[in-house]
Amino acid sequence: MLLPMERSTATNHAAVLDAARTLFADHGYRGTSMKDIAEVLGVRAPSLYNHVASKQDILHAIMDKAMDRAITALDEALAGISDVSEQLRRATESLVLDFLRYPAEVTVCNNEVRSLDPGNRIAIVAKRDQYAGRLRKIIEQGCRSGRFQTRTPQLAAFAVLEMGNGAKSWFKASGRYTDTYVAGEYGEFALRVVGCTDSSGRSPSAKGPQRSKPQVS
Amino acid sequence: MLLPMERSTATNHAAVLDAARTLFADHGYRGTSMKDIAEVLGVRAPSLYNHVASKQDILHAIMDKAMDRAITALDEALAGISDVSEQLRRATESLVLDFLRYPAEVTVCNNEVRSLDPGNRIAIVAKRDQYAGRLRKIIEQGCRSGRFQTRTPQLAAFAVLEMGNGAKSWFKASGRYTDTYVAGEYGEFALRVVGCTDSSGRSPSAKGPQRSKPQVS
DNA sequence: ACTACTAATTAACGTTCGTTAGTACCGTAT
DNA sequence: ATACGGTACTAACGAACGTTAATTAGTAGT
Repeated sequence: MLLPMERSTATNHAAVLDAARTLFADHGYRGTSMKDIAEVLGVRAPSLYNHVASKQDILHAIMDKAMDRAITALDEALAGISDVSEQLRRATESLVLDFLRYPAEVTVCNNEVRSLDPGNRIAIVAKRDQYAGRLRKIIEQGCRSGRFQTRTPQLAAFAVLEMGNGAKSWFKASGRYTDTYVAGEYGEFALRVVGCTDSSGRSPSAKGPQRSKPQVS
Repeated sequence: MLLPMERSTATNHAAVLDAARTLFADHGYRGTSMKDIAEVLGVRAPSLYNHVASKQDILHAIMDKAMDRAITALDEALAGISDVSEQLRRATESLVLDFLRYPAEVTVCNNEVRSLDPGNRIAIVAKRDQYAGRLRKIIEQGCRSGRFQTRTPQLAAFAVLEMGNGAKSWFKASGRYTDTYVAGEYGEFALRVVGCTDSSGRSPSAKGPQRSKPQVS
């Protein structure tokens, strides 16, 4: 059995997660039934249990994978970057890009933490706090070194983290810009929020050279 | 019947909404049963139908009231203010203050639009868009008059709108600052995001006079 | 005392849910 | 041919849901 069975629609673990992701994002965990997920795959609800252990496991798998991907992206964005302004810019761009490219996963992560069983919840929340903590520490470091000017670094961190949600909900509606352009704009917003005046080479001013062009889609 | 009946716990329309608000915010609309709401009031589920028409009506009433209150607060915050920087500052402060003072309502408004019946949904979304549109127009006006410096006014508007959510989730956890102080900080953040350099009197710099003091709670 | 009204109750309804059990089909390997 | 692993199906379960109906108790007004 070298080649997997070729059905018209292959139903496997990943396919179930794919179908559930959109439904969870659109109608919520409790607003989505196993029957709903099965219908997307052209299958009856009990058949899903050949691929997943439970509905709860679907939710946990979706969120766990999404958090790992976001954390990995942050790792790569910050690799080898020592300048704190550039760290904040790249971290924000990474965050926003993840939001724009995987809006369903992000929506689920934002809204369905409460739907996780206690055991799964503490695991996901730990990864979430780890991510937020890294961004907060960048801002705190920038404030200590005098590069950033804000009285409330923790408040600024939360402001930056949440800004990305605006990008996500807006990006879906209007397709005027590319995801990388929007991410670049939010990178600027983040540096402005923390009161950074010298962004080490790249200009934060609207009159400076643009990093990428807006593009009609 | 001049005086209303004095029971140990008065169950009426407002009381049902109060009980449902917190439950909807914590566990979602579909994650909250009529029995759950009734238990908070020390009553059985069918008794609720003496005060509300349906579960859906509870949700609609909560969101409609919350939107009206936010819009009224925005009206009052902007009354008689002509300077566009001050308009943005006051609008943001009004938004954040509303988020901090009525976190449950705001959470419901943010998360449960999808749980509204189609008829109710378009009514609520219209008010939501009205609110967002007013903030967006302030930023666009500031950009046209040259007071704000940002390439993407619409993006900045969404960034400012979403920032308040960060304040809400963070404010619950840490009680280090007063709500008015946090709102003031976010007013500054908003002006920074749009690239406003002259905020007409009040200093946006960390070195300038603070508008209010942080206060341990 | 009688009436009217309000708000609470229990019982029950039809539906939907997540999940399990038992079974049949089908492609592959022996 | 035959046995097997994987995947699908139908049927059914117990539980929970929103809601309605019928009834009871208590209060106010005449």
